[in-house]
Amino acid sequence: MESTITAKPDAFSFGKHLPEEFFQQSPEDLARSLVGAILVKREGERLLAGRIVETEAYLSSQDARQDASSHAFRGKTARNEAMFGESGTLYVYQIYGIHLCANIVTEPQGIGSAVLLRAIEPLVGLEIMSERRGLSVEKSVGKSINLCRGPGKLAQAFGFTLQDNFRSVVEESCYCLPATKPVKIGISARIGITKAADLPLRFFDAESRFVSAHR
DNA sequence: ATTCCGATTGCCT
DNA sequence: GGCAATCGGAATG
Repeated sequence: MESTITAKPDAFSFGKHLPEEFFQQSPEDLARSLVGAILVKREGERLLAGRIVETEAYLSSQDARQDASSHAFRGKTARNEAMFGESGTLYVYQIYGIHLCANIVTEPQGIGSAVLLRAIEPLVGLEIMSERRGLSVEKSVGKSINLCRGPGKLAQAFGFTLQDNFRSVVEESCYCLPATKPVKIGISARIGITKAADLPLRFFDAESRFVSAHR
């Protein structure tokens, strides 16, 4: 008789993942096309997955729109170096000395642009996410809404750390899968910034209740 | 060397 | 809706 130990193939398998070329788009194109995509993270036997519902584009210093809120605006520094890596590189940084923000680098190497992951609809690994978010089981019941709604929450729930800076989102332990259905995209100004605050570089699933804010 | 301040979150009134 | 937490990168002197 068959052992139940055999792992079943799951719907989130590595193989149909988005290739590195996919991430070479312009930051706003990538930000838009990542909405609806599935982020998958594998930590040994643990599987985390969620549907990206909100992103923001941060432009390179070469862009005529002068995105002063982009960390790359004044060129390469120690902090933002990962932004100048090849497309699909993870750029993780600490904000307010407390939280982390996870970005995916866009465009070819050396350009310096990225897409911030702002909100995700949790699909797999909600228990792990709840633990990491400091939510008791009771508190998290029916409240998956609070797990990944916001860049800091998302990074915490998915277990991103500064160790993940410079890592890739095109590898077996961390990758994206294409959207499984069409998405109605909403666009707005980015949230929480003071410079270049008028640029319409925030993209979100207009029909999702898992976005961090509306407008 | 010193100051300023943020791509946020959660708790308080 | 207001505001503290908390720290290092980046700007300023």
